[in-house]
Amino acid sequence: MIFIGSSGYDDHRPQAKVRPRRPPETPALPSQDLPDTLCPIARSTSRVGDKWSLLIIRELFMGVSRFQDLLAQTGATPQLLTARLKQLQADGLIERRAYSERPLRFEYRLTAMGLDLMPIILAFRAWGETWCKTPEEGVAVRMFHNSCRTELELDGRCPTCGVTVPWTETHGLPNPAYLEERMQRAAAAARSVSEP
Amino acid sequence: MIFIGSSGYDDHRPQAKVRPRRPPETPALPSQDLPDTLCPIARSTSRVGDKWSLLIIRELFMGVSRFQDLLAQTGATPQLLTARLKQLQADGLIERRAYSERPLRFEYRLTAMGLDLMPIILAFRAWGETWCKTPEEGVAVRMFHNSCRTELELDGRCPTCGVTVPWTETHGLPNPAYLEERMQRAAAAARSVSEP
DNA sequence: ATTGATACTATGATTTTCATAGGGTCAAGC
DNA sequence: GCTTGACCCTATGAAAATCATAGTATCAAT
Repeated sequence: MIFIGSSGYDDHRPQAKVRPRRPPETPALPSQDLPDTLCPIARSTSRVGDKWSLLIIRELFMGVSRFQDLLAQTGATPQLLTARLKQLQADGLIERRAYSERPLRFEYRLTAMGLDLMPIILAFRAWGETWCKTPEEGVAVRMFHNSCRTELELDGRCPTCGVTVPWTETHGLPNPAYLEERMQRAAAAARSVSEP
Repeated sequence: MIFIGSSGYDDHRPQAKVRPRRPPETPALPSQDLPDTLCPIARSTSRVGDKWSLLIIRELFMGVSRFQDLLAQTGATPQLLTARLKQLQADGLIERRAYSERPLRFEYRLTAMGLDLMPIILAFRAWGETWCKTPEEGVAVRMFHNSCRTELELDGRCPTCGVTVPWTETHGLPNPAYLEERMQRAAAAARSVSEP
């Protein structure tokens, strides 16, 4: 499992055995119209202002990019996940790529527009850690400044360097309990497929 | 109209003519359970991870605090607004206060927990301004560093001071077109009440 | 007695989401 | 070639949320 940070978006999983030769299938959905307002918050929340999209984006940032894995880790239903992925793709936030030609298999990855959602995810993280946690639960993913290895504050400040560190210069380390929770979810999903 | 920033949360509107003597009515809804995960993003989006809650919170930050005004500026239906306000109150994000006793009138204000949502709102703002705008539309609300009066970058950095400025040390100045749009919405809502 | 402002509630239609089940394709193993 | 399993979804009908529209209740001011 890969976690938040610039290096965290590299893919360590085995790549396609056969390299793609034709361009990936692109259903070309029309991008939904933006709301009729100049407010940037109304516009952005019309794109990603719902729980499922945000959870999907969280997973994509964590390096989870396949349909079954997104299902397991978000808890969404297949139709919901399909619909959201199509919409996110139509809006230009993610792209759907074949990572294998035979058999044909797809993965979803954040585009530049999607990667730029990281501050939103981090803002939700900071608020959730501050207001939705007991102290003994601990931080789900600890984040560190790449250059000095100091653990960052929830607002992204480095106590050593005294500056707000861009997320591309950070790396994350998951809490063992959180890692365990995620593995449980993956295992449960795998079980429910094999034994209905 | 008041805008984002520390001073922006002061209320310049005429205050209650009669000061409240009994404590405000508090319906005491049960706060919805948090999802069964350590993930702070899942927890926070279960509280405020929907378009309507985010738009309501945006308005509260802009100093809009009354039911009819929230209706007009968010475009929500009355039931939806009622439901969201009750939930936000039950979750401790806002409080419902009588600003007048006779007639009994209420307003909604952000608590400390709610005020701490500002980074989320600002992250949506930055993304929306970057990815959901044409250059000629311009920024809806320009933000400035209180101490040096410099206009801030979308990520909150002050070009003069070279630091990321906490939002409590900023003030906002709305784009005239955006101001006009908001006044239009308020006027349209007032019209639809008087002449059905 | 009427008008207007404020803060909602009611109702029935429409849309979205949910739980559960199933379908289609291909690789690998026997 | 037949089965098993992995992967990526699609189908269906029930339940819940949301929508547009209309209406209620209280009180002040006129």
